[in-house]
Amino acid sequence: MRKLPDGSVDLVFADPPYNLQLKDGLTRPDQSKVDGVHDEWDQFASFEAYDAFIREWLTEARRVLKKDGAIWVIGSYHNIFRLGTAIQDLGFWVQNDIVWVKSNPMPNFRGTRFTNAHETLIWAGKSKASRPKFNYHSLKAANEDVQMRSDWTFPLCTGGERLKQDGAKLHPTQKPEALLHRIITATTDPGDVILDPFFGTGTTGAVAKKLGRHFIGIERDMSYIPAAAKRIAGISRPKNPDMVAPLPAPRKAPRVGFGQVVEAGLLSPGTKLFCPKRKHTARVKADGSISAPSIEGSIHKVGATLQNAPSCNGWTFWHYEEGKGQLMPIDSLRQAFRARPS
Amino acid sequence: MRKLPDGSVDLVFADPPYNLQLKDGLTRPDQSKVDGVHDEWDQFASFEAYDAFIREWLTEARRVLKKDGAIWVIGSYHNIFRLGTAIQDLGFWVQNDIVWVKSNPMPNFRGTRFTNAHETLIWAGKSKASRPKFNYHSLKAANEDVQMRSDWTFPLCTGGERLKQDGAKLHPTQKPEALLHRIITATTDPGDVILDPFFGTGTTGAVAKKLGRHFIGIERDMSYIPAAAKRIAGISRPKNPDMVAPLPAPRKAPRVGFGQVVEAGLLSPGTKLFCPKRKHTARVKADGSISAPSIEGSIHKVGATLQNAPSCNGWTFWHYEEGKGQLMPIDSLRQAFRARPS
DNA sequence: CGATTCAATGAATCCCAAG
DNA sequence: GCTTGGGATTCATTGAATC
Repeated sequence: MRKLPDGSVDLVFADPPYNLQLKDGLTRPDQSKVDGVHDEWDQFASFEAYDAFIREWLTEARRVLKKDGAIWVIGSYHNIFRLGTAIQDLGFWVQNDIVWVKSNPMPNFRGTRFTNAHETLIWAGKSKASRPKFNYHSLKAANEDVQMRSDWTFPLCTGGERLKQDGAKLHPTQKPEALLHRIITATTDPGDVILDPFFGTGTTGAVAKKLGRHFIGIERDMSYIPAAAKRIAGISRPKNPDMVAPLPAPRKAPRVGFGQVVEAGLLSPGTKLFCPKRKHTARVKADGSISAPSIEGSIHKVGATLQNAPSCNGWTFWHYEEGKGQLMPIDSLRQAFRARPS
Repeated sequence: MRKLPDGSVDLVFADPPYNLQLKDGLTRPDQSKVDGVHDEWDQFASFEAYDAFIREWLTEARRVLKKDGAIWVIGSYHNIFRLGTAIQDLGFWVQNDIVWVKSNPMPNFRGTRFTNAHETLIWAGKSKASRPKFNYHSLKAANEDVQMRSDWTFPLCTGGERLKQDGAKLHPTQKPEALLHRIITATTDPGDVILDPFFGTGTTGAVAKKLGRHFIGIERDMSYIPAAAKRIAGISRPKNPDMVAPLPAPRKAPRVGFGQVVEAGLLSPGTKLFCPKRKHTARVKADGSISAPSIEGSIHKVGATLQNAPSCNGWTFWHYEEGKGQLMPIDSLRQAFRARPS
């Protein structure tokens, strides 16, 4: 990066080591081992060592950026706060933080935390005075004519897109092309120069080439370079430079948990629930579980147990009493929850 | 906060000033003015001044926490990186970062950025060694029996929940009660002490009282205090303590040894046990150990050895044959043992 | 060939009560 | 404090294997 001249780059995308700190192995409940990140490049002695590392390359990245250039970085809670603080301290100006919501994250196997289901990106201009490119109307058109938001949902990089070597994944943290696609179409124009100082398997180069942008990739681990070069050679430049394929916005009907209905105040803790024939009863608990005389648990589990059935749809099984003593299924509250102002 | 003794608080929830830096007013496309945050308490001269401010109260917060206590902070990209870095530097241990995805965020009026549609929370234990409370089973039961993830969707605090004074909102950043409801049910027990050093309109106190937790609120702006006090006075404590108790984890149930099951006559010595696929077999011994062709020992050790696994839950691994030749896990006998009249 | 079941796997700071 | 060992713990997706 030191060889690049000042003010020569339109965009930097950086996916640096995350500084993960789980020392021992992790096993799934079925005793299989998780093939996680255990590479030397992800090891740092301390927060201070990590901070020194990121401030060094961030300073260089800022130097090579054009006046209106911008940077994207990605990370998890292990490193994103260090990255964001350094970006602010070095004079970059944050435009947005963006959340990549993973549609298929790895669960938390030990039941000790929330499923780690997102990563965070930071988009920042070179300085407070810079006006980074932002293709507002492309994004809006690609998003059902509503503004693109700061939460993006994408699946992990799997299947044919994932580079393999002898059947095993080549790189532990290959990013999905869809993520780079949105970043590049949102904040660059065709012909722009994109620098990736942690090139890895070359996802940035592959998507940049596909979208008619130039790229510069830097990678210190020689073992990734042949695969990245081969991958990019297999991609053809766009035939029509004007074509910018908009990304369809994935919007599934969100699953609503009974806990959300309780949290929202649509049903108070202690409220009595009935099965359709009033044979079984239970009470709503504040944590979103329900409590029957002999068993506690989710609306589904308790319903199944009381009926001695393998499964039960608690939404239609359980009812609450309306003013006149009439029973209403709690599913009507779920519908009310979905219909609330949004 | 300085008056509180060391190690006296179970949970800290902090919604500090965000250090917003929009100097001039913001107007909507229809020329109406946005009533944003322009309070004196949100003005800081520099990042250094803001860092000094947060490190001061975070240090105090850490002091008053119990050994297994935890902290939640909430912020946006203006301040969350500073908060996260300070939290890590001061010796807290991050458990998760959580994204509050807003179902109805304010749009970006100028079309220069992505709609700022989320805020970030950090959940951290007092130290690496602390084991913060986490009501895993409550959360799972409330979420359609799947793990609660790190992305939470809630609407903004609006309507009747929003405190007003002379028709105008009393506080610029009042948080929704549903957000606090999830935080408190997830990471505290009834009777716990929750400290909020930026009490504002008292959302933390209102939800804590409703859920049977104690709270301490600190607020330096006297103008919020009467409204917060009135709000909390209008809330009644839970009538039935069971309704606000978390769902008990299986490991809270009294520990039962396999030997007790044998002693109680629920399984006779000599009975043959099978793994789920009948590949491995063992026999029950009178002393509560089991005997496989090549190894003897506890139900767990023998199961682990036969599977060549580091560990094994013998209660769910081993099965006995019912009348019709159907396999039943020996865990059902443990449940029967626990349920017997005593 | 379609339906069903099984197996694999992904940036992960992943246990805790008893002695 | 420490060590010991019982026993609790997983979601969405893909692709192969089996029926």
